[in-house]
Amino acid sequence: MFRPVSPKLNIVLMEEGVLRFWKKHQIFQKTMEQREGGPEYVFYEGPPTANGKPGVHHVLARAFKDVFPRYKTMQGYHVIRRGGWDTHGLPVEIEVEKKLGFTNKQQIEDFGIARFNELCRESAFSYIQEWEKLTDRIAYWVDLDTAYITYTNDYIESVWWILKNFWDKGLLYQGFKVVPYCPRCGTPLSDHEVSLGYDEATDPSVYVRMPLVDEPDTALLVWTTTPWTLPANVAVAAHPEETYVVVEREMEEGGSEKLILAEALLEKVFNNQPFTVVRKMKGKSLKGKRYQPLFTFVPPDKPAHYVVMGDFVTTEDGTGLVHMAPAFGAEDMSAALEYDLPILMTVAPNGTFISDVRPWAGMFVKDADPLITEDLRQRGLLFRSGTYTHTYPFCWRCDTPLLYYARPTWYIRTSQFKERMVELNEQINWYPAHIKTGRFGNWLANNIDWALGRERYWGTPLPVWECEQCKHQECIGSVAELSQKAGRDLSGLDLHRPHVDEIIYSCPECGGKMRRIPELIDVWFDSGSMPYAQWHYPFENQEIFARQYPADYICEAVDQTRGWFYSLHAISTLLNDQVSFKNVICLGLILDGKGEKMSKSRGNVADPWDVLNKHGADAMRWYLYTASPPGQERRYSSELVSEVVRNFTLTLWNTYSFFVTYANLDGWKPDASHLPQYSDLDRWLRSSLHTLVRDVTEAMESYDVLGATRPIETFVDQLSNWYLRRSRRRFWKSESDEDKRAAYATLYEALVTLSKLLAPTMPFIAEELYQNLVRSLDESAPESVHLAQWPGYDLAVIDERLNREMALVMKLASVGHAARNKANRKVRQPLAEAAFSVGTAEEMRVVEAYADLLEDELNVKKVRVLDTTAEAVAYSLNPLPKQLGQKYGSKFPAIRKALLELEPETAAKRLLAGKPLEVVLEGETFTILPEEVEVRAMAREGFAVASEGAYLAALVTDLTPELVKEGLAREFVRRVQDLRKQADLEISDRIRLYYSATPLLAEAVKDFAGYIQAETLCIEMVDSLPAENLPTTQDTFDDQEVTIALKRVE
RNA sequence: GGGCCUUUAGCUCAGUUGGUUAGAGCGCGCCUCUGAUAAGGGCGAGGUCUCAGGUUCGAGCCCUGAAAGGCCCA
Repeated sequence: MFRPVSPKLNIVLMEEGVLRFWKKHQIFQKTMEQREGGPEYVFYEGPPTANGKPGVHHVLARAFKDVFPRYKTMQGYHVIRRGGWDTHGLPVEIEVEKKLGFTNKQQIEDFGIARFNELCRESAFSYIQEWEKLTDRIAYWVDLDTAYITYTNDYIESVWWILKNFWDKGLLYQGFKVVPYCPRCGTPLSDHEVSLGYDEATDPSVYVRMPLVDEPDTALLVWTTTPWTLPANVAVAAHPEETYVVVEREMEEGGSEKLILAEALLEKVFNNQPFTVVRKMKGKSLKGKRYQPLFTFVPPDKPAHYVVMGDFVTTEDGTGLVHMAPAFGAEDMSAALEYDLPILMTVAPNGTFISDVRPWAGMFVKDADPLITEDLRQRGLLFRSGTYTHTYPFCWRCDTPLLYYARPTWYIRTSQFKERMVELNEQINWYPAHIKTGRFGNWLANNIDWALGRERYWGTPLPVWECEQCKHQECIGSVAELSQKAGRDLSGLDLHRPHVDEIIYSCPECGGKMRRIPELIDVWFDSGSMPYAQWHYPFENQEIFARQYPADYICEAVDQTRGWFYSLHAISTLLNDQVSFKNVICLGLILDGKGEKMSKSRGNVADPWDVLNKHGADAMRWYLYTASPPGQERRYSSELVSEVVRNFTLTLWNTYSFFVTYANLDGWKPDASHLPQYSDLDRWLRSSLHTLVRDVTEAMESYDVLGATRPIETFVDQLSNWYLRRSRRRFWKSESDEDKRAAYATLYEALVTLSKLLAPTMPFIAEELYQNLVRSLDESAPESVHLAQWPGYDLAVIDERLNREMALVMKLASVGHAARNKANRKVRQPLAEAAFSVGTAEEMRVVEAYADLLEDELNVKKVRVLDTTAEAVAYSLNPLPKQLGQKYGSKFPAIRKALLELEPETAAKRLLAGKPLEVVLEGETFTILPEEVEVRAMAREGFAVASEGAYLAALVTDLTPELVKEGLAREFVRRVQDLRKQADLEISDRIRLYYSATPLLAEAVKDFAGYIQAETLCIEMVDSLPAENLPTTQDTFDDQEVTIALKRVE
C-alpha cells in the first residue's frame, strides 16, 4: 500500500514535512558523505555579506547555484558544497558607523579602531539567522556549518600569502594616481566599486573667461562642471588639429570682447546671440599662449597658466578648451607629467578646501561651487552658468559624489597580464555566451591596474612593513614570518587593525623601526582569494585544494562581472596562470512586477517570504528557472509564481494522487519480474518520457536550466491531460487484467522518473513523491531522491514516429472537438460518425490505427478517413515551400504556380494514393513527390466540419433514437456521479439507485441499465422514489425531468 | 561617446539550420467536459513580429542603418 494521498495539496505543510525529514535523517550530509570517492564536482560559493536581509535576488542566485550540485550528486559525483561569508569592507563599516552616528573617519579613530572593528565583526553577521532561515527554507543545500569566513586569521593569512607571492613577482607597487575617491569614507575606490555607483547628477555648467596676457580684451572660453577645481587650475588644453576661432561680440554690460573657442561649438555656446568671427586657426597655434590665473591662493612652483595640447579634447561639449587641474583629473595629471606642470593640491582628504583657499577654507568642495561661481561673476570672469545633467559616479555605499583626487596608493600590476587574462577567458563557458566576449571580455581587454589599497579599518591589512628611517619595505606572507621578524610567537595575534599595526620590528637595512603601512586591501581581493583561502592554502589542506581547484561551476548575478568574477579570474591568472572556474551562469537582474529594478536603495525589494509562505519554495524556484533565460532580466511577483502552482504543481500532484488512489484500490505494486503488455498509449507515453529524460539530461550537461525545466512542464501536461484522460477507464474497470497492469506500470514509471528529474529543481515535491512511490515499498532503495541515481533513458523506447503519430492524433481530436462545437453537439451526446481528412497517405494510416482512441475521445461510434471519391468535399493543393523551395530554388515560384493550376481533385487523389505528379515547365519535366505537396480538403456546405491546416473533421450529426437514448443515459449517469460526490461517497462505494423520470428518459435508463450500473457502481436500480430520507437530486435536461436518490450499500 | 542586451497579442514569454497560415500561458467573452484536478477542452476578440533599407524564389529569423528601453563603461 502506498500512503493515501489527498488530491488537495497544502504545499507549505508538505514542504515543511520534507524539511523535517531531511533534517532528521541528515540527508544533506549524506549527499556529501555517500559520494566520497566519487569523481569531484567543484562548486564555489560566492560569499554574500550577512549584514543585510536576504532578498529575492538572493533567492534567485541560490536557486540556480543549487541545481547543478544536486544534479551532479545524483550522477555519483562528490560535491563539497561549502558555504562562505564575506565579512570585511565598507558595507560593514558603514552599517556600524550609522549605528554609532559617525559621519567621518576621525570619529572612528577617536572611538578606537579596536572597539570599532569588534563591532564590525559582530555586525557582519547581524542577519545571519535570516540568511540561515531563508537558505534552509528554499532548500539551497550549502554547508553553512563549515562555511569559510573572510575575517578569520586563517583566511587572512592565505590572502597575505597570495599578496606576498605578487610582491615577490614585483606586481605590487605604490603609485601616485588620480583615483575616484570618496571624501566621506576617506578612501579611494576600485574601478569595480566605482562602477557600482553611477547615477544621474545635475552639476553646475560654468563657462569662464581666462583673459590672455598678451592680447588685450581677448579671453579663452573654458567650460567646466566642477568649479571647485578652478582654484587648482594650471593650464588649458586644446586639441592640436581642431579648428578654433576668435569671435567678437557685444557684452550685455556694454563694450565688446573677443573670445576663443572651437568652431564646432559656436552654435552650442552662443545659441542665437550675435557674434562675428574675427579669425580662424588650428589648435596647435594656440600652444603656449599665456593667460591670467583665475585664483592665486596657492602659488605654483613651476611655470603654469598657458595653453597645452591634448588629444583627449573633444568638441562634443563645452568649448573645445579644457581646464586642467592635475590633482583632480586623470588626463590632467598625464598632461602635467608631459608638460611638467605644477600640481596644486587645494583640497584636504576629507573633501574640504585647505586653509590656503581662504574664502572657502573648510567647506566641502561641492558646496562651494555656487560661491565660486558667484565670485567669478562678480569679477567679470563668468561668461555663463547653468546646470548640466550627466551620469556621475557616487560612492556605492554612502552615496557621496566621488571626487577624482590624486592619492598615493597601492596597485596590482594586472594590466601586465591583460592578454593572458583574455586568453584564459576563452576556456570559460559563459552562460549567456555573450558575456564572455562582451561585457567580461571587454572589461579584461581594457584592463587597468587593480587599485588595491584602502585607507580604512575593517578589512585585510596590506602586509607591507616600512622602515621609518630608510623607507625599506618588506611584504609579510605568513604569521610565522612575522613572528620570526618580531622575534616572538604571534600565532595568537588578531590579524586585523590595530593589532597588526602594533607589531614593530627593526629594519634589516638600517636598524630603524619597521611599521606596517596603514592601508587595508580591497574587499574584492578577499572574495577572489576564496579558492585558496577557504582551505587556508598553502598552510593546510594542500591535497583538498588540488582537488577543489578550479571550480566546475559558479553562478552569480551580472553585477559580479567586475566584482567576484573578475577578482577570481585576475588572482588565478596572476598566481597560477589558469582559470579558476570553468562554467559560469551569469544571472540577469530581478525586477519587480512593474519591471523596475529591485535594489536596497530603491526600497522596492520584495520579501521572498510572502511567496514562500503562500506558494512554497518549489514553485518559487520553478518560476525563477522557467520564467526566462537566466541571463535575462526577469519580473517577479506573487501572481506569477501562483501560476506555477496552478498549472504545474497541482497538475502533477493530482496525477500522483490519482495513481495512488487507484493503485491502492487494486493493491497494485511494481513488479520488475513481469513484463507489461504496453498499449499504444503506454508506448507513446514511455517514448515521450525517455525523450524527456534524454533532453533534460543533455540540457543539464550544458548548463541550460531553461532546457532542463520547460520540457518537464510540457510532459506533465501531456501526462495529465492526454495520457491520463485517455486512460481513466483502464484504471476504473473492475477486472485487473494485463492492460490495467500495463497502465499502472507506465504511470508509475513516469511518476518515479519525474520525481528524479525534478529533484534538482523542485527538491520538495520530488522527495514527497519518491518517498511514497519508491521508499514506502522498497526499504533497500536510496533513502532520499537526492541520493538516488539520475535516471537513464533507453534509446530503444524512444520512438520518434510514435511521438509524431500521437501529436497528430491529438491534433485530430482537437479538430474533432472544434467540429462538435460548431455543430453544437455536446460531447455527452454520442454521434454516429466522424470522418477525417489528412494531408498525406501516411497520415491516413494513422487515423485508422488510432480510430478506437479517437472514437472514445470524441464520443462517436465510428472514426474513419474521409472517402476521397464518394463524399462531398473539394480539394486543394499546398506545395510545401520547405521541400520544394530547397529542392528547386528560384524555380519554386513557377513550379508552385504550375501545381496550383492542375485540376486539384485529380492531383489530390494521385497524391493521396502515394503517387507522384509531373509538371512541365518550359519543356522541362519535374516530378513532384507526394511528400512535397500537402493535400487539403475543403468543406462543402451542409457538413458539420472544422479544419485546421490540412486537417479536417466532418461529423455525421443526424441522431437516431438509439443515439438520443444513449445520450440521455449519459446525462443520467452524470447526475448520479454528481450526487455521489455530494453525498461524500468513497470512489469504491456501491450504491442502490432510486429514480423517477419522464417516459423517454425512463426508457433510456432501462435500455442502458447495464452501462449505468457499471459506471456508477450501482448494484440495483429502483424505478420509484424511496420512502426514507436519502441524498436526492432533481434536474431537467433535454426536455426530460428526473429525480434521483441513492443509498450506500454496505 | 563606446560595449553588451532587449523590443513578437492587454500581460509574461516561445519561435529550431530562413519555408509562405507567427504560437503558448495568464487575463477577457461565449460554449463545453469532469468521481484525479485549484483543473481540462473548444470557439472568439486581440499582432503593420519597433521602424527603414538590403540579401533571397521566400525574412520574425541573415546583413546595414535608425528608434526606444535596460545594464555596463567613458
